[in-house]
Amino acid sequence: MAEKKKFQAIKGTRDLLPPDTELWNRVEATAREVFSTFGFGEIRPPIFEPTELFARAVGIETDVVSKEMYFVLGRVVGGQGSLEELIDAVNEAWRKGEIEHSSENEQRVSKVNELYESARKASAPATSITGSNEWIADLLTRIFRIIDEMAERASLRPEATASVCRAYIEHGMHAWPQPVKLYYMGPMFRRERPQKGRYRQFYQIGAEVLETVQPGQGGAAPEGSSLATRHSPLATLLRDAAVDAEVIEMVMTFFARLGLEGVQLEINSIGHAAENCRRGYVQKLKAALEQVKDKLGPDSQRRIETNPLRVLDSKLESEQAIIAGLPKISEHLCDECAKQYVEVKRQLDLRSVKYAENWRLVRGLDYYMRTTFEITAKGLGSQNAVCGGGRYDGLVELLGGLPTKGIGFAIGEDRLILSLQDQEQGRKVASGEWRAASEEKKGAAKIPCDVYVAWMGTATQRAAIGSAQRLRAMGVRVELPAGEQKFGKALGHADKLGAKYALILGEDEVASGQWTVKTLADGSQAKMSEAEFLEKLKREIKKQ
RNA sequence: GUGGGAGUAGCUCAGCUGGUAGAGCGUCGGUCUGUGGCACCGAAUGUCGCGGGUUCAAAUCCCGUCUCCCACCCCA
Repeated sequence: MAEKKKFQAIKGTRDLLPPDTELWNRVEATAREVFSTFGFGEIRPPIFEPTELFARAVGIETDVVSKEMYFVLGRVVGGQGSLEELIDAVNEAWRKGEIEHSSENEQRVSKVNELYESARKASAPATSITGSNEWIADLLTRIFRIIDEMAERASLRPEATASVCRAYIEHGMHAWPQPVKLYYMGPMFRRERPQKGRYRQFYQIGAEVLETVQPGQGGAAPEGSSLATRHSPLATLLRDAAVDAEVIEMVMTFFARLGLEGVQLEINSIGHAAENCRRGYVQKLKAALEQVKDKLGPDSQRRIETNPLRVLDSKLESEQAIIAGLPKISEHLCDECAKQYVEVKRQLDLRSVKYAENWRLVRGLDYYMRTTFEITAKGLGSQNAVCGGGRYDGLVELLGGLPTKGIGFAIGEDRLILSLQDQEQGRKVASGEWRAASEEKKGAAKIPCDVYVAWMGTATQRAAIGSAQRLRAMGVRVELPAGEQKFGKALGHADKLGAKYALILGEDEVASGQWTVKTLADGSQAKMSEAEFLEKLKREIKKQ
């Protein structure tokens, strides 16, 4: 008597089933259509990459990297919560032999433990590694590096921009016609607490525009200075604004094509990392925050140190008045960034893209600069952002490539689907179809079917198979029952599957060469030859 | 990691103040051996999330635990 173990999907993961998957496919097909009209090509990067790639690109101190990564160590290990948990996971993987037992790995495992011990002895808050602290960041980097050396050297991707940049460098895309425009879609992984519109395996549809600053173009690059901290000539900067606007226009076109309602675009500029721009502003902001520190909640108080910009998008009611009085980044942008921002807005106007400015919009990942944007939709609960994006000049360079400008976005596909479904349901309720919709579940066909071949008599099976083959060759969705059934039962089955037509094939039909075609919706039926039926279906397909 | 809510049939749920399970829908079969939807009849599926406690008796009361959902955090 073996005990039956009930398996269930891992927390935060889920099965997408028919008929929902039809909507997913529609969304993805629409993305491909729209993006290709904007000159984008699809890239499919791997779903796991060296941990260090994400650490470098996304930022070692961001939650996404320091708390939410899934490490691949022969098995997948989540990083949520604490350094301690990660170390435990490594030790367990070692104990179970999931990390290959070589002497090198043995040394690595003990080194990781040693690093961790030294951190604890330094009485650091080792259980909370939110990385406000430089040496903890450094420690994490070193541990990630060692973990990467063992086993699979990888983490499941928490986002894809880093991968796209890596691929850009690896395949020498700087030598492709510039700029290089790529889109992707697929699953991402973050070990967060799931809730509505947020899953541990979630899907993103994203696009990136990358353009390497060619030697001789964009002015002389100051030695050792990255694009993140220096400016191109104003003319190129303004041209970048047009690229930003077009990318945003593309997302909005995509949403419009899907018929997504209640879409709101918010934009902002967060300047670039220089003293006379964002860096200076952050100093001022920090100072201002220190003044009102005691009026802020614990989360915001913590962020004054870790990431002052994030205080701006706090949702706490009690903090709203205080935030409204804080210095605004728009008033502290350098001249070039300010001009670029004005141009982005002008370019959006040229494209009739409606937007709202939100000076409190800051992006969570380290690589963003200047233009940032976020799109929200209805029906999503508190996770109402369906798309986020921005400019990230200098990221490719940071990853070891040539000085390259970048702008991109990521759409939360799960959220997009939720919003579309919510909208559809709202429409049905409003139009009184709701009743029908709830009753339609009885017999609601999950998988579409056009023609049901009801055959009877062993001699007719050959004819039935032949018909099914010719129909399928035309792209018609055909259900051919494996065994013969009485026509009553067959038609009942056809009805349950939601077939449009039943093709009734019995001895009479085979003898006469005239098929009986029944239209299930109204019960009408007619005799016709196979050629006539194929012709009829062809016309109907054309109409759609 | 921190809060709040919920776990009873495949799905949606009822089962109040303790007496060892029910409905609707779905699925399958029959009435109906060349014609579906309707109707009627019938069947299968549950260790009532799991473990412990109180009790003659627990789906029901108590404790613990797990899972899911929602929210905080963070992000798409």
